[in-house]
Amino acid sequence: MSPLSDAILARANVLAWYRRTRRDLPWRRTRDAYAIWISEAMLQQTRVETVRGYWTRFLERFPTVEALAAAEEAEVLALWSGLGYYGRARRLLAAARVVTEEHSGRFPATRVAAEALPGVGAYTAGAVLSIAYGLPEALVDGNVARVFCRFFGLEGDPARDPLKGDLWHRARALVAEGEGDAGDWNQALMELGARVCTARAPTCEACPAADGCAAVRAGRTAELPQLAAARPVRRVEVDLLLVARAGRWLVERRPPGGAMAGLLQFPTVERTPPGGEPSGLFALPDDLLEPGELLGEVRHAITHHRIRARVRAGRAGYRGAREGLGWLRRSALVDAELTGMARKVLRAGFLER
DNA sequence: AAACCGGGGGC
DNA sequence: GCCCCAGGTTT
Repeated sequence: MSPLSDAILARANVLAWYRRTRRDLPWRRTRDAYAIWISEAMLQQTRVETVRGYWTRFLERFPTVEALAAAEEAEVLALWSGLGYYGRARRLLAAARVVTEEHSGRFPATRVAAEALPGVGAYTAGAVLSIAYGLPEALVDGNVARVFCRFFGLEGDPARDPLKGDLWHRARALVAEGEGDAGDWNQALMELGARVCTARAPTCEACPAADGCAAVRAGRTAELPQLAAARPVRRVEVDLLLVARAGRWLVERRPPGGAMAGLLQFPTVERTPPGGEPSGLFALPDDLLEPGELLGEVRHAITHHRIRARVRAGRAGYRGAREGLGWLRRSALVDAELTGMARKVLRAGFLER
C-alpha cells in the first residue's frame, strides 16, 4: 500500500495536470451555487456529455432557485425527460422550495444543512460546498473511489464499509492538505478518474499520479477496484400502442410509485412469455385497448431491464375506464414529461405517418 | 446491507 | 452484450 505521503506528493501533480487540461464544461464557467447544484444533481449516475445539453436548457428556463421553486412539477419533469432517475427532479424541486423559503434563496453553506435537503447526500454536499463556496469539504464518487483504490492498492468493495468509510477518510485527509483549493482538487480527482484512470483501459502512461500508484507498481490496474457483481438483467416484451383521433395521440400517466413514476407514455402492455413472470413495469393486456397493425420495433434499456417494444397502431375500445388516459397533439407531446422510451418513439418518426 | 431508481455511450 | 457512469433514498 502506498502511504498517504505518496498521495500528497502526487496531489500537486494532479492539481497542476487538472488546471492545465481540464475540460471546458458549462458549469465550470460559474461560481453560482444554484447552477453548480443543478449540475451535480444531473450528474448523479449520469455522464458529463449527457448532462451538458440538459443543464443548459434547465438553466435557461430556471435561471435562479426562486424561478425553480415557483415551477410546476410537470415542467421540471419535462425538462428532465430522457435523463432518467426522475426522483432526482422531484427532490430537486422540493429542495429548491426549501432553499427559497428557509434559506433566503442561498444554498446552505454547511454540510449538515446541505445534507438535510431532499436529494442532497454526502457527495452532492461536498461538491457544491467545495466548488461553489471553496470550503474544505471532501467528496467521494465513483471516479474518486476508483482512483483511490488503485493508487493506494485498496481491496474490497468501495461501495461498502469498511472500504467506503476508509475512502471518505482519505478524501478528507487530502482536502485538508490544501489551502483553499478544495473545489479544484475535488474536480481534479474526478477528472482524473473520468479521463485517465478510467474503469477499463486506463492510460497510466499519461497519468500525473502514476509514480506513486500501487496498482501501477503491482500491475493490478485491471483488478482494482473490486466492484460487487452486477445484478442480472431482465428481458421485457411489450406492445406499445399508438392511438390517434382528431389529430391527437392517446397517452397514459404512469402510476405514482415505481419506475418512471408519474411520467407520460404511450399505452403499453406487457406480453408475458409462456411460463414467465411479468416484470411489473407495465400493465397487463386488457380489452380496453386493442393492438393493431405492427409498425416497427423500439429497444430501450432501463435499470436492470431490457425492453423490446413492438410499436403497433391501436384502437381505443371505450374511454374513461382505464385510469390516467389523455389525448395530446404532437406539438404538446414534445414539451410533455414523457418517458425516455416515449421520446424515442417520437424521435423515430412513428407519428409522422 | 441491499433494493430501487433511467438511460446511454464505450468497448 | 456488458459495464458503469461527478448517487440518494428507502427498507
